[in-house]
Amino acid sequence: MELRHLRYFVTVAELLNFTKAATRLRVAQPALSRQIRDLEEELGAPLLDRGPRFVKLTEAGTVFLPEAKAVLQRGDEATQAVRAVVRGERGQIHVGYAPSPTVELLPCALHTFQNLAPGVRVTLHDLSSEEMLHGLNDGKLDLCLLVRLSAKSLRGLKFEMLREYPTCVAMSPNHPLAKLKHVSPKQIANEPLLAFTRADYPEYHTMLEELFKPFGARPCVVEEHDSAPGLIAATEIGRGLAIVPSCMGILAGGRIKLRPLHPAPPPLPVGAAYNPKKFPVAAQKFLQAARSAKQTA
Amino acid sequence: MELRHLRYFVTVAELLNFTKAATRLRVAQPALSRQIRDLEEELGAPLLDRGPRFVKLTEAGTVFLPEAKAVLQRGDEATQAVRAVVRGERGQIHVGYAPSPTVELLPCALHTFQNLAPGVRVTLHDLSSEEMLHGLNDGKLDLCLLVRLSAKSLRGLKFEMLREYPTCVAMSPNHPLAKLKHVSPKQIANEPLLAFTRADYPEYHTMLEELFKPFGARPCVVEEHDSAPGLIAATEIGRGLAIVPSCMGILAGGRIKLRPLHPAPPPLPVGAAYNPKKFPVAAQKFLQAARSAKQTA
DNA sequence: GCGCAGCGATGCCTTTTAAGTATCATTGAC
DNA sequence: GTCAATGATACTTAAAAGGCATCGCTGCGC
Repeated sequence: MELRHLRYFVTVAELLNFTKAATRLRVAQPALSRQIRDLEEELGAPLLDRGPRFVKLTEAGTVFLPEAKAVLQRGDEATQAVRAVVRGERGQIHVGYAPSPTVELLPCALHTFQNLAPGVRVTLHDLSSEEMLHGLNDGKLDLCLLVRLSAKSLRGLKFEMLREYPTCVAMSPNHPLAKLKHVSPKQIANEPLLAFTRADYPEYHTMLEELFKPFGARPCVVEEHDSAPGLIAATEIGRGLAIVPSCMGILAGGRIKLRPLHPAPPPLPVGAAYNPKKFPVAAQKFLQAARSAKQTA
Repeated sequence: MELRHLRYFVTVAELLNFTKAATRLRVAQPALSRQIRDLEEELGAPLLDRGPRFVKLTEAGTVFLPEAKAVLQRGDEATQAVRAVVRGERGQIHVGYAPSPTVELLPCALHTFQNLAPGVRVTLHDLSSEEMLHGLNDGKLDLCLLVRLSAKSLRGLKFEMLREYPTCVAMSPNHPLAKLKHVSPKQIANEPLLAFTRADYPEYHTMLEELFKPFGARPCVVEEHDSAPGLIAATEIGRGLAIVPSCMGILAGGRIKLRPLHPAPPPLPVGAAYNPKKFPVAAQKFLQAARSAKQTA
């Protein structure tokens, strides 16, 4: 039995006329008669009662008609399901992300994407930059949200910038500098600094050094932390100042004060990386959602 | 898209190996590859990821697999539904019946049939003998339960006897004859009789006349009724005696007494008539149920 | 490093099957 | 009685599914 048999039978059963059904199906009437006969033979029972001036359903045909319709319907649904995947309206995408830098971007993007493609399940993977690059290259990840990487390390991948967070000075709320609108690097050149670990964040340390170079100073790092929450906690209890991107404010709630640096050093570029060779429509839609998501801080 | 495509895809998706799937499907591997390719083209997306040493489902394939299985499943169910009709396990039959004579047989048969073929809906038609003959001849009825008809009026139909109800005398409970175990025709030759209408039941009147002929008497009919309930009601209130088959006792509840006639005249033959040219399996099963149904009165 | 085996794709031919054409048989209507 | 409508039948043609031989790629073992 093939779907063709069902399509033919349903048409005949609805028109109760072989000739008209054949016309609608765009086949010749004998071809239709033969297919129906084949179907009846396979099922072991006549489905149609061919009277001299009428065709009507037999008992078996009456039972089979709704069943046949259901099969065809189910077939259409199967097709539609695949088409929905192709259109990026259904399916699953794997998104890698760097947790701290995307603390603002990721929730916004997810929220917007939820409205844009409600049928797509997003699986999030908290990964290091290196893991994300691997994931994108061997197809395990469809998109990553992270701090911009060097063109060299991207190697065939594309990067699109979505946010630039100004570099700020973070301090406990009762620190004297908290009274200022903005802070110059010179003002903090001799202050004790809390930093990210050099091993994990070499670019962060490069940035610190660039910051104080104009004054012939060097950053006075008194503590290193391997994660943003730890750095924030240490800042909060007054162990020193921290140079962080503005988005860290979200992680901290109101527990620390952030003051923009002036003159402003380069901001932190955060965006999406993807593999243009394998970039499913659903992932494209995620990027689109991330692009159009309003910044919330 | 045809069911073949789905069968092929499901097999490949389950074995994740074209060669093995082709073997299981008893086709050559290139034929299978081609069908899968056709399916993918129609759906507009690859379903399988052909790696060098592995085959795996794509996103679209993952979504399509359960859908395809569901379609095939639904197709099997459609086939099974027709097969069930052919086996007489499903569908509908139209049964004509003469209400009074089948008051005992019909409920028994229905009950037994319900257990025998629970999927078959029985549509009952309360009809006259003539209507039943018509219905059987033009295919509107599958089986009838009625009093045996003359061979002539059956004309091509078959009749199978299922019950013979002894002819009894019905009387109100306080009638003097109610004290006897059985009654002879002679004893009631002069009693006022309640009868069915001559126009509707000519054979009943023939029977009455035959009953009294041995004594040179004629039935002394004082009232005629066109239905059994009326006849019973009139008997109950003492307007006379009635000659009725024993099964009438069910209709009457305990409101009248029935006493067998002795010597016994021919009993009332009740059974099933059907058209052997068009006798669906479900109707055959109904007859079988009627045959094996235990008599309840 | 070089065959070798496993596996799917490709090209070409054969077989099967669906479709098309012409015609027939039946039957009810006028 | 003729005609129109309708489905069945017989035969031919076209499409498609299937089969066979072979290729190309890749990882494995010697």
